[in-house]
Amino acid sequence: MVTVHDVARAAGVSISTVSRALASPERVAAPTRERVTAAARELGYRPNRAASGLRAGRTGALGLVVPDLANPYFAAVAKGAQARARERGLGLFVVDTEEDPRLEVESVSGLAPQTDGLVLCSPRAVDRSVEALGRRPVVLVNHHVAGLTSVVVDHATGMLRALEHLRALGHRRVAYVGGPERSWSDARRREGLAAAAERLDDVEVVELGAFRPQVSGGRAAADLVVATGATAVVAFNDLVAVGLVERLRARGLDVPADLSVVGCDDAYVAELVTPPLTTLRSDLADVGRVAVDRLSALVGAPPAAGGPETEEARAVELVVRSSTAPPRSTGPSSP
Amino acid sequence: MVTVHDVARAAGVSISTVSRALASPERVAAPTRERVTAAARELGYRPNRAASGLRAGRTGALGLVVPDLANPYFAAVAKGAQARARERGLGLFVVDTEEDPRLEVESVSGLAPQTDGLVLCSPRAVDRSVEALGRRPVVLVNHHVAGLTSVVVDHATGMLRALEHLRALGHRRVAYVGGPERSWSDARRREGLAAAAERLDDVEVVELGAFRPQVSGGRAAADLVVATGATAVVAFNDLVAVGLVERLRARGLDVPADLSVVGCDDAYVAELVTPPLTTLRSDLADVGRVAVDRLSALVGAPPAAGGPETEEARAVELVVRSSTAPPRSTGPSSP
DNA sequence: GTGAAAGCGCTAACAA
DNA sequence: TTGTTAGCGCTTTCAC
Repeated sequence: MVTVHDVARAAGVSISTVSRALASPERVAAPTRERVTAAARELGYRPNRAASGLRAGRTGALGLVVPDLANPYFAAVAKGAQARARERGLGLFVVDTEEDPRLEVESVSGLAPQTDGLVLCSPRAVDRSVEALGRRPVVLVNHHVAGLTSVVVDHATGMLRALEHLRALGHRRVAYVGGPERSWSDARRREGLAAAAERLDDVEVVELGAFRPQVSGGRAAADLVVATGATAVVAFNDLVAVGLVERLRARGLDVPADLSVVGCDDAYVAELVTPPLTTLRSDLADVGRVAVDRLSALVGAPPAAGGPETEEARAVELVVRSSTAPPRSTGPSSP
Repeated sequence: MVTVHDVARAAGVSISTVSRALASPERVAAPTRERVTAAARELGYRPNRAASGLRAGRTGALGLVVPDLANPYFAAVAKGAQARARERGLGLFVVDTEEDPRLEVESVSGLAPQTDGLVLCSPRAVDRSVEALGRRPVVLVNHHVAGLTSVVVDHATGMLRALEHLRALGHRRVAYVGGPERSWSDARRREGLAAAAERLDDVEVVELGAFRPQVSGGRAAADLVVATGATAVVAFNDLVAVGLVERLRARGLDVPADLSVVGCDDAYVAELVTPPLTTLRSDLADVGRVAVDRLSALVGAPPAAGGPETEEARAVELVVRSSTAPPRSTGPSSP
């Protein structure tokens, strides 16, 4: 391994000059700087982050904690977070907690000392995790805790867009198939739905839930949806929507003729299934990037400095495909 | 942050005793050990890996380099790798190279000094990446370079299983829709197919390719497949299979009645699309786990010690769903 | 503008 | 069995 000493010797300077030339070039005379950078390049010098961090009190690495990497939702967030971390010259430890709150807490406490800060994505045990962090900066994704920075998707507006769309098609009674009991996103969606229903006062929303955020959850919910008499349904995510469609068809109902279905997330399954799903797209990679940006800011200016606990809601876009249509009996212009 | 000094003070011993009590408990008297562990637990002591690594010459972290984290294939590998790394008490840096060879090389050279070794998954620029590694241990996934340890999926046997299945259904002419030009897996599949065709000598294989490993690649390949006169087709992966089905249907052909389709990987889309795909399942999480195991072994016993460059082919399983059936004209028992 | 030297948290000789 | 001490590679005062 090439060290500062090797570079220093090659450039004929001291190790402190090497360090300075590389870290704060303006504090070193131009010709010296040249020699140092040339020597570093030639030798293929790569600063050892562990060592520099040890001294500087920073590790040069961030941590990302997600419940399930195999879930395309979190994979997308991870991808964005990773890209931004790389751009910023930071390493990113990725941890998968397997949806297990205990593993989450354990991971956080193990990761915290090796990093400058963590991004907790859809945490399943926020309180204990935050406690395990010690005083390390943290950014929450799709969750919110007073006093902490968070990056969230604007679920409320998403629900409004979905309802507007369904209303324009002529739907007046819409079911919502909710996600896991303790999901923060689910709670936001329900709020958004209630607010939207109030605003669009001729639309009625029937809330169902809690269902597993999987295809199986959608299958389980389908019959309840039919029983509500709704002509359209909004699902917690695209997988649930797929499960709904599956079971509805098995009962001989057609999507969208008998029932319109709206998914959430625009996971890539959404356009592969039959019919392709109308869904609410959120830019998850962007969420990951923004989370890392916020975290970097916190790391730069320590949290004790009291950064404003920004809550930044990321935009959601309605993507219309073939799973939504006017209800059988009523067209948009024939009330 | 709690350091060895804090623990030492609390336990009334020296810092080296703390270090020893935690690292090699058998070298410390029982009562002392008790006091130390108790103090450590009470204070919430977490060893600083950067520091210990600095001294020991190891970082306690591994790196995983994948072309695209959002691809469920690599996400699954990453999940498995992460799980095993955690079990082994190692951190895992995850890097997404965005399918860009230059980014890959750059990532490897940046990551190598911060880690004890790397897993390179489906590398797009093996040679330069391996060079960038310096002397750091490496494990290749789905690739092979003489002298290096690799973990690969047994594509050849997979192809044999697929062909046996199709042959049993009565198919005699099978097309293969290949993946990217420089894909190592694609080359193995073609070899496997050729060997299987030789063995099952009444089955003929028509190779097509290179196509993008996406839905679009399948769409692009469909018309060529039809032109070959094959009654069944094996696709590079499930996404390609989905694209094939899409385009075939658009042309008025039925799957599986007119053409049977076999995918690869058993990505979770496979069972969501219509018809659900017959596919070759490989346990990607297992691949990730095994890769980390192999890498840990290399890190423990340095590569210079000349570990045997194991090539471990992971089993593939045929999963039969509805996209394969006997050809229209010929049943299995009516030759 | 540059160098010498101290020390980040930890481990591993070496002493005691 | 335990403590003392010398660094790992780097940054950062503090002199010069």
